[in-house]
Amino acid sequence: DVRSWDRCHRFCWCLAGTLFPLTSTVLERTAFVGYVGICTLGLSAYANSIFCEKFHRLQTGWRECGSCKKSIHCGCIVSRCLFEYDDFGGIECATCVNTSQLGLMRNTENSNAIGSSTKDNTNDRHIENIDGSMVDRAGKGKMVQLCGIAEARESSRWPQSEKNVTDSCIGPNMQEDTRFSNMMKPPSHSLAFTTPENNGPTGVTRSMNKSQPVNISLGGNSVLTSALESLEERLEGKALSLSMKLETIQAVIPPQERIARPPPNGRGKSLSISRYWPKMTDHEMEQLSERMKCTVVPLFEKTLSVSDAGRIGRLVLPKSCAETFFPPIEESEGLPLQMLDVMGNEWTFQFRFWPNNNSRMYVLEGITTCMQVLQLKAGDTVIFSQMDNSGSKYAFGYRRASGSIDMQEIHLFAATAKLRSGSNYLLNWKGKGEPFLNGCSEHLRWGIACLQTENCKMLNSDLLQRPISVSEGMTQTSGPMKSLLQNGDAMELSVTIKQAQNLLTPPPRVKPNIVKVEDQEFEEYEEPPVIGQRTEINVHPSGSASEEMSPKKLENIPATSTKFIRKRRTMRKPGTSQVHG
DNA sequence: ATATTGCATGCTTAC
DNA sequence: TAAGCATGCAATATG
Repeated sequence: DVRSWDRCHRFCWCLAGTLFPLTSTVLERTAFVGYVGICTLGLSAYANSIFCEKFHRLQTGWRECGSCKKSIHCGCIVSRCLFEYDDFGGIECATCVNTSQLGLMRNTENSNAIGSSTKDNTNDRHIENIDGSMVDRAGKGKMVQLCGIAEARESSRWPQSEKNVTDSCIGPNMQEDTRFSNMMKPPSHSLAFTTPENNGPTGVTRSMNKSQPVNISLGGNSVLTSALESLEERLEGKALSLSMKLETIQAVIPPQERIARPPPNGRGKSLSISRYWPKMTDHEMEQLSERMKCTVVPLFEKTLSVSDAGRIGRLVLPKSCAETFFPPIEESEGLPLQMLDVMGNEWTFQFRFWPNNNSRMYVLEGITTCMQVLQLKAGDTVIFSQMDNSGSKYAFGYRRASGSIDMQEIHLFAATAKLRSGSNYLLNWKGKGEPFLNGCSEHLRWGIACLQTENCKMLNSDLLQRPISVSEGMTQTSGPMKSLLQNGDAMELSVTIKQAQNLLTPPPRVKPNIVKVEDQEFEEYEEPPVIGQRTEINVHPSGSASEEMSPKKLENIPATSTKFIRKRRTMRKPGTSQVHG
């Protein structure tokens, strides 16, 4: 339907302009798949194989490259980067165009036309936000070098006013708006909706391209084009597994093109290492932007090494990222960078480098206090972002290392809790003081509310990064759990898992079944435990340490069981240990 | 004695 | 194979 169409194109545009971080969430929501015209909305369209058939394949689409005779789909915006219009009618695939243009590029490689795209943004690299969109200032007027040859080419052809409209309409906001709809009505010469009857000003297209060899780097686009064509071949007539989608897109759109920030002064390498790509969901981005009260553009992320997180207080920055996103520095001493963390604290780090093997090694110094305050550890990931307001230029967030609970787990837990109990059990936090745990349906409501409402603004905080996981609390015995909840007012919960376990009690007035597993007796309950009353669960009367339930013992519990079990409280011989319920 | 700084070394990984 | 980067380590600073 038209809605799908617009959405599809909206995200195509977003992807094409790298105005939007390419995240799995985006992919899952929009299910935009490659550039072959397979677009799905909420996966359903793709799953039903309706999108392409409906909008692309049999309508205006397939034409032949004038050079190699390859079939190229020309019916939609997503295929724009796959071909060029020929001066004398017909089309030419991007590969052939590139081949011919590379020669031109070589002849003009010192020209300003090319240099402008690779160097001019050295001192003008701010990301500008217009109505939620993220646009590289350097790209304005020259258009960011992103997804496609056609994107940049076409942009370069557009009148400035049209480009501005486009810029202002592209953004992460997924809601439909009239401006977007208007934007999606392409200019008459746009490739996006061209039909065989409406080929656009082909003469203009090609002649301009030949006289002005485009202000983008063709090398990357050649690769891109090849990837697209390869992708097209792969996808033609068959489904693409969901797991492939993200990888495919990421392979197709190199990060440096998503960001469109070549290293200043020609130093360094392009940012081609995917592990530094900021991996934030759009939701996280929205949250971050909300909290920062401005649009935040993720630049890169770095997983903290032992050295980074150590007491030495310096964080090694990926060279390509440092050179691409941070201000150029000539002296080893570098310069101070002011950054805001997600709590709004302002930090000043020294951004500098060391000479290293005729190269440079970039570091952020003076991070010790910050690391301590935020309790960042090796394995955690710091995400550096750029803020669009002029005051504090950079911001950084962080993501805890694996082992922490995430949104999915919370959802899963909430759903499980709901399934397992007519009434729901979750932590119920009230007031600023010591939280008390209470078994009631508010728990689930709180959890869901926390996920979906204002309370969710602190999702990046330690509470949800390292909260007490109920399953964790029931199976582990040691290690302090310290969660910092900041929901308006800071509230710190510091309990051990054992203490948490002590807050569990079986449902009242319920008689458990006694199950024996390897000579251990367990109480089996149909209902989940009540949280909030102290019990002696898991604590041996003698005070001996608990032991974890062995995998073997767990195996004996039916996997499909939705019952709740705990070790039966019986007196044991000294020296023997108990297992967890 | 301990902390900090600046560079070197060697492993890992992208090309 | 070379660049990147995690980390080691010696030199220097500080308490």
